Amino acid sequence: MTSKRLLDKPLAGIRLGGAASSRAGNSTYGGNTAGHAETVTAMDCGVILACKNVSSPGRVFSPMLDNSTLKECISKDSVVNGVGLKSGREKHLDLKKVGCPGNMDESDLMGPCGVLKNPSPTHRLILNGQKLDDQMHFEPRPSGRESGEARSRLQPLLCPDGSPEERPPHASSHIPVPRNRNPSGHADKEVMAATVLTSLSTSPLVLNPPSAAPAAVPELSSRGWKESLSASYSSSTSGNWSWDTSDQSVPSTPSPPLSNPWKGFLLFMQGDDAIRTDSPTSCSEDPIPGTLRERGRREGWVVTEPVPSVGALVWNSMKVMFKCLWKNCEKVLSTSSGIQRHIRTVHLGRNSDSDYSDGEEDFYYTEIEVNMDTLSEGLSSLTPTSPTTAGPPPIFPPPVTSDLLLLPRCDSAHHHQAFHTPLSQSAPSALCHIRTDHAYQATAPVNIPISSETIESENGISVSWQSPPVIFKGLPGPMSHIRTVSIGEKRQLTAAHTTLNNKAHPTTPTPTPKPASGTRKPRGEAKKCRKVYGMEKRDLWCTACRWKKACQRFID
DNA sequence: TTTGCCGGGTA
DNA sequence: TACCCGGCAAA
Repeated sequence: MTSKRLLDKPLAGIRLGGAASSRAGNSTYGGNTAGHAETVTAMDCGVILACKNVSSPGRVFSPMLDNSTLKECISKDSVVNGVGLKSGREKHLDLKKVGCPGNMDESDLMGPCGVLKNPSPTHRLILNGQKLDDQMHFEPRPSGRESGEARSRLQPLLCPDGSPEERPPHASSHIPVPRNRNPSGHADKEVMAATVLTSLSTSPLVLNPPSAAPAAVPELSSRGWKESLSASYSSSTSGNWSWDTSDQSVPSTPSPPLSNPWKGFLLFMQGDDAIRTDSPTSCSEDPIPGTLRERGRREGWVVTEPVPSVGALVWNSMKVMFKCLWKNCEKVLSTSSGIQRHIRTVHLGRNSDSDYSDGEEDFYYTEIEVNMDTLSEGLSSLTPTSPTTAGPPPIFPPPVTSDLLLLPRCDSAHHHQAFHTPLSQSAPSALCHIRTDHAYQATAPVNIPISSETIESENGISVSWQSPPVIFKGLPGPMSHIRTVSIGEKRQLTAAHTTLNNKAHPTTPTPTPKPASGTRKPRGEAKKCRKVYGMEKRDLWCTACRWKKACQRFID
């Protein structure tokens, strides 16, 4: 595993999941229909998932896509990559399926470490100077969730003459990546991982996280941020999100470069062929590691700059430049060696004369394309919620920066929060064993100081615990009866009491979870005092039993 | 029919 | 507040 792959993985999972959920929220797409004019090409470290959609017959796979086409492409691709609203791992599996034509096994799609690399749906692949127009890969997918509208809209795109059979479903080609890539050795992986960690800890991004969105942040990005986060949330709540420790490290793996390649690039494009851009910088990511690009160049293909899956900007440019992503630098050079040398000498403080490169420079520059003709805002109609999202959407923190749209890894805490919230809510909130004799006499609200509710700190770390059984004696108060409650009731009671006790939220009348009037507490299985002691030993009964109240000695 | 216990009354 | 009991509903 290379560190670049580490960087790639989170993007894949988050973006894909988010996109999928977003699309699912519209209930428009659930999968692909066989024969869609859509291409998903995946490859090993090439990490390329290229998609193409054509919005009109006769323009099959035109490399110059208009806005609608771009949107179509993005939206469809999002579905493709996020098939099934599944957990991150499942999504990876789906990705593998999607990205693996018949002659490509998973090892081609997955890196040596099994990490799906950078399946950015918007990466465009240029193979030997030729775009993927003729390398389309049709992946038939269940069309159950696809609306007829979408099908009807897309069908003509497949075959303008209406004969979809002319294109075999798998008539795609994949990027001819050598099957037997020489993966980095294990030691090398560790070294690279350490490099990543080091760069993370020392990255200006980490040291100087963006605190506010620049004023010039386009609305597009802002909206995209919301959608992205919502999408991420939807993914996390779609039912099977598995977020173990290893996964947790994924989205929080920022890339060292600090500048925002998109903003920088936009400014760059707006400028007069300026090589250097001066856009404000913020956290960013480089889903396409430099070494990957290098290999791509060596092997004849080019990975273009990734485009955000949501609110994406897409361009069709061929000119590849290399932009330094070091904070406040953004130097743009035309050659990778030049940019690497620049990084090595200027930022890394290494000997410029030495050609030795440990590859670390790759992290600090990205590839950009110029001569872009089209900028398009994509996925503006995405619905950020997933139909599978059962609970209310989480309250996302205010957008610190619109770059969050592009940089899920930059704000792992937020993601953690988003991911943990539903889980925390679903956790048993109270296992306190409230045992009380004469509890019917207790009239105070049960205000258990040890709340077993999941506490979520500001940094997104969720802490939950279960309080030990306690003997609780009620206090005098307005409430008439205290009785043992089930776990669910305890939880609700806790919430209700919290509401009552929380002066700051007086207006949220949480429905008191007390059973509806008329519904009795189910009779417990345990024997009560009457059964145990019998009528002849009534003096041994608990007071409640003696008073024909709910037994407090043999609580269910 | 027995049992559990809610709701209400009384001292 | 302690005690008592009618009555309902589940077992």
